[in-house]
Amino acid sequence: MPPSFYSQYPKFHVAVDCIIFGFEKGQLKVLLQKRPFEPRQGEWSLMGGFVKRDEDIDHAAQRTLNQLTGLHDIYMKQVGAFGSVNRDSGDRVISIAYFALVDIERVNADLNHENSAYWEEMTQLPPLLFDHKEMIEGALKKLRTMIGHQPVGFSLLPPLFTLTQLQMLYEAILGEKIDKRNFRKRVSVLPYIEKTDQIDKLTSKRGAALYRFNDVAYNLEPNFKL
Amino acid sequence: MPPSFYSQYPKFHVAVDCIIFGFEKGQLKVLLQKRPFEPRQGEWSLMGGFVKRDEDIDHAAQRTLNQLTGLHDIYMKQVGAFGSVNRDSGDRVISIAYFALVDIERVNADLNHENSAYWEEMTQLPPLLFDHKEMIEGALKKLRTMIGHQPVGFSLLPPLFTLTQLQMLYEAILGEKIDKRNFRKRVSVLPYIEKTDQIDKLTSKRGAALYRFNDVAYNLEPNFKL
DNA sequence: TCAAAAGTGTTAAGTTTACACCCATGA
DNA sequence: TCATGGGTGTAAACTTAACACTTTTGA
Repeated sequence: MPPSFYSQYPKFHVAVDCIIFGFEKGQLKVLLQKRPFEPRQGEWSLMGGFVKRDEDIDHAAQRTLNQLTGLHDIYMKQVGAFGSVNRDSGDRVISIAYFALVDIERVNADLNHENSAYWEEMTQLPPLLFDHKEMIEGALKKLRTMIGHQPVGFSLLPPLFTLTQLQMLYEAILGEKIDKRNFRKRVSVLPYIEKTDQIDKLTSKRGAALYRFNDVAYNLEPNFKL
Repeated sequence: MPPSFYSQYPKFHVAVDCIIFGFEKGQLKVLLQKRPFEPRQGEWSLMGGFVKRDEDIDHAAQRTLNQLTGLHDIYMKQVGAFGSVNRDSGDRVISIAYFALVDIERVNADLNHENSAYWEEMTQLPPLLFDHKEMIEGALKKLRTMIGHQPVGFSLLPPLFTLTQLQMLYEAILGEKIDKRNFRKRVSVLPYIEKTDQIDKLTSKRGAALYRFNDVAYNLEPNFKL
């Protein structure tokens, strides 16, 4: 390709940063890393990575998520581009933030340790590098909106879960208490949340029915309203 | 600054593309440009511009909007980053899309002409360059969501407007008919949509009351629910 | 036997929808 | 005088919110 019209314009480092959400013990959590290089090595940050020369930015996000968790083909949603001139004190870097919802039990804990990454509760985040706090806030806001329209929360749960777990998940994401009876009434109407005949005995003496998300049933739903 | 750790990573051209929405004669419109340079000169496209070396990306969006419309300090919302490897046939360019809502009457028509830019109806868009169609779809989706939560539509109208205009605007954005009486009932409850004592005689013989959006009253609203 | 979590219905209030006719005016 | 767009109310259906007690069982 001949030197193009474009070449008179500057170029920039472009990175992705991943907000990886998990859910454990009734708490919404984010996977944070002790930054492994200078500048500001050792500070709490999101896992990030530079976009490669011939790589789609969405792929860069998947690759970065995979490096830290071992997970493949996880749904990631773009939060947006962060491009203030001085956002990164190392050099100018334009960064695209993405968030992912993962089942903590499926994350490779060895990879986490190798990368000095730890699950931190959303309600008590440490001070974070650069604009990473804003990125997390942006991601949470998107997640709240999404969960009001689509059943995305199930990615944060194991395949079988109790209604109490599900309710705690919604409470953690939305940041507010929900009435137990009203919550269960709403769930009971949804054809894609199925009761199994299995019982969870870990969290109560009585035991709680385990449910499963049936995505086939979900996709059969009409996507318009009468 | 010494050559940093970052410098081993590639750099990219980064651009912004602006989806500029307007509203005229009951139609939602976008300002499109005949592309003024190669490759693919002359094709319909969004107005774009490269980010400058020491410029925030949000500023690049404002600057690009201003070049084409003469408008300053318009609220712009980021749609997202578009970064597929081959999205631009000229060279690799990562582009951040932004949308703006403007009052067509306030746009500098001379600047439009100088830049070969024209208002096109959203319902009959021509074929567009690269991924610009996706950008517009993303912007429309964001706009629909926003308008369900905040009174953003007023930026598309002149300072004084009739209820019929307002209703047509909502119908154009949402893509569906709204019942006139129900619409007016909802509007009549809102303290920040004020009836003036002026009458518009342009669109009907009888004349229609002109209303105004009072943003002071809007900002007095509590931002939580009881 | 008792502490801890699971499970279960009803009613009132509020919101949304559907629907049709008269009004004022300029051409 | 009539064609055009402006303006108005009510009832039924549906949705949401508030609320408290009984069940099961392991320690």
